[in-house]
Amino acid sequence: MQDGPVIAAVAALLGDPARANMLTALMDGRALTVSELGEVAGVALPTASGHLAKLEAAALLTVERQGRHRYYRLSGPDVATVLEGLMGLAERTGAARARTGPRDAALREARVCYDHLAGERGVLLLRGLVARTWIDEARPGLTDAGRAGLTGLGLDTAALERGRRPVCRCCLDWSERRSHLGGALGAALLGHVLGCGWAARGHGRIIAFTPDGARAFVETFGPEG
Amino acid sequence: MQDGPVIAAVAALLGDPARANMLTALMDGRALTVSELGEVAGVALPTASGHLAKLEAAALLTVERQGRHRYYRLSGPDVATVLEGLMGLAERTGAARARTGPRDAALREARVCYDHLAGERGVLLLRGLVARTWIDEARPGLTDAGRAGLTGLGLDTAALERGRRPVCRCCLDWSERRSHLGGALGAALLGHVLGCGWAARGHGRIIAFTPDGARAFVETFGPEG
DNA sequence: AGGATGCTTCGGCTAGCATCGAAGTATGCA
DNA sequence: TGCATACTTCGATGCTAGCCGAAGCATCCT
Repeated sequence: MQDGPVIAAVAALLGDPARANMLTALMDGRALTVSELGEVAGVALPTASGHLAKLEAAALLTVERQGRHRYYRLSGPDVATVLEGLMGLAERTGAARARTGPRDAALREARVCYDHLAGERGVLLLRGLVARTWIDEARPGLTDAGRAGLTGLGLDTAALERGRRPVCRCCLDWSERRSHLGGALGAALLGHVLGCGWAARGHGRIIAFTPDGARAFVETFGPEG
Repeated sequence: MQDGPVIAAVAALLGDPARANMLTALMDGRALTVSELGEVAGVALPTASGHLAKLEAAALLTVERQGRHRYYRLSGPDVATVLEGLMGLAERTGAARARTGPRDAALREARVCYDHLAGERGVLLLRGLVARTWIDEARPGLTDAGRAGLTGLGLDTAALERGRRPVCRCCLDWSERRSHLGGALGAALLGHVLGCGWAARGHGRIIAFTPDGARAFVETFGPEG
């Protein structure tokens, strides 16, 4: 017949309120877990899991496994475009908006992710190293400038690059919804931060920076100078 | 909550195969009747009627009543845009295409619509008069050039413009899916065509042009010269 | 190793909706 | 006026799919 049924299959996926809630929650490009998406959609976890599996099978979402979490994000900007178009069509009848709530502030600021720094500081770290061209985000690895800078801080870059473990690994951050620095370098730099006394491990996964430590951290690794 | 449900309502409308077939059939901007849309969707007439009522209520379609027909068309280009976007997303899985079949050739070429010319010739007539600036399509009515030209053909334009009936009326053509010329002028010109012997009424609504008549018709009213 | 967390799979329940036949309304044709 | 066509409304049917609880797997933490 026509191509009606093929677009109907996609549209039907967007036509369920729970799935639509999930997709709109992902429209800012962040990645969310199954539980979180289930919450924003107002459905139980098994239901959310089923919905997300369908959306992934239709290539509307991509998934990144991260430990026991599964982070879903929109598979591309064209998905968001269609969603915006639908919102435009829907405005011919009515619309509404709202925002979500707060979370644990300390965890969001800095915490440990496996063995490296996560949260606001972790994201800042990755951005800073990229801005200083110490590492290359596109093809992850140290640059010459990076080797020099890190050696100046007392790190053994040769040992880092000899190991089996990837030096740089971008790791999705659950609070910032951006990548932070993982891999061997991430672990080494967390050790550096703790070793310099800039921060200490707090309750649970929390990393508590001292005021001086935060200042030094930004000066050393932050995007600015 | 979020605006998920509002987009879900629209998407759910596009998510039914029958409705999606109808919408894709309308994507070229033509207008189709309930019966025809039911046929392309593969559903019975009551089903089609219900679907179209929903699509109209959601402002995705607009309807034009014309006698006992109801012509549905997309309510705007943004609807087509979203549909195309959905087709794009659907291509990540698979797609298909096809075209519809033929119809009665004579009826499509020329027929009477109420009291004026319809079909291929009728559409050509409207386009020709507009191209010759005899009439103004935007604000329907005769121009000075039109009065002169029509008077030269022996028509009483003053009488036309005195009557209660609108002189120019754009009438949707079911075979060409474009407007043809209706109104008092349309009726008068059909009379002219028949009076000149360019064509004669055939079986049913058919208007049968003679070869010479067709040539004269195009020379007199066609877009060229 | 044991317990906790995150997620998936399975089974059964339920609601919503697409579908069509039959009857009713409106319009056009003779 | 009577018949045919185009469409709508009504009522009944049947199927699909969303939904959750319970159980099972995987991963992380201690």
